[in-house]
Amino acid sequence: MLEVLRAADDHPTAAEVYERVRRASPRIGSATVYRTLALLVSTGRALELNLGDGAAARYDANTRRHDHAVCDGCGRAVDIDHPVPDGMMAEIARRSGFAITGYDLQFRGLCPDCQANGSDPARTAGGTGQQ
Amino acid sequence: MLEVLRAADDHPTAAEVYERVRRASPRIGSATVYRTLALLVSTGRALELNLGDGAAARYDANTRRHDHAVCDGCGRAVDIDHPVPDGMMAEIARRSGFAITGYDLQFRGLCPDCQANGSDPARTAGGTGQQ
DNA sequence: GTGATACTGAGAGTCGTTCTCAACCAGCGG
DNA sequence: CCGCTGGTTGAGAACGACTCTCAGTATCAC
Repeated sequence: MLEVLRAADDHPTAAEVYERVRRASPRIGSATVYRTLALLVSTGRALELNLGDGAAARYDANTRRHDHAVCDGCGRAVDIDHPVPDGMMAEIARRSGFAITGYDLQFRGLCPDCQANGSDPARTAGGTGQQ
Repeated sequence: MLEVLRAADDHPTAAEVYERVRRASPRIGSATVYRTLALLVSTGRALELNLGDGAAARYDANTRRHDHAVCDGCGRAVDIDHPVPDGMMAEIARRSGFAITGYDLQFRGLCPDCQANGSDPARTAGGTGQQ
């Protein structure tokens, strides 16, 4: 299962992980996939992503701290490795009074492919908003 | 409905909005609430928030660009008004090739209340991870 | 009043996820 | 080899959030 996740260069949803794992062991059930995914996440060997489009959670075997850019056209998510400056975190902690332990950051826009193929976001026109 | 949202200083879920609206007009149905919420979001008079905890979407009548800090203890979300520097956006756009139109940023940690009341995250221990 | 149109509420349906429970399996003592 | 125990599994039911469908109702022009 972790192998399936490691082999995936995209960010598969639980359903996609289920489908891929089923190719290797067809008798597996979805409950086991969700259980194992939860286990991997809780032991820190995978990351659960909520890419803010209200859709299913995605999973990522890249456990280093990183963010994502999500394409409004095709829904693809690519990794972004560019941390928020510490100074900004400290400033926000100071202003809000929160003890900040982490953050989730997703950029949205159009991936190079969708920019090339004319810019009509065919998929989930609208998206989550919050912009 | 927009009044209910404007009166809310928290960030209510659709179910909470439904409940509050129902106090004013008890015969309203949930479909109408979801429809109206979607309308408000699509006309830019409200913001839909996915706070990444896998739970229901939240709504916010504050339509200015802003981010949120979510408490791992009580689930409360407070507004943060501290934009990501333009330089960082440009750098990420350049590196990823994306035409970036916006971003969603949520900080997580413990709010001042939960820091005071001992720091056992009673609620959704675990959270979304991605950190 | 009549018909066209738009909106509404109730409830069914869908989707992603979690729960429940019987079946199964490995390990162990006899 | 047999039965027991405790953990894991898969199937399917259950759940919560959300969307769809459809009949009923309101609104309007005529």
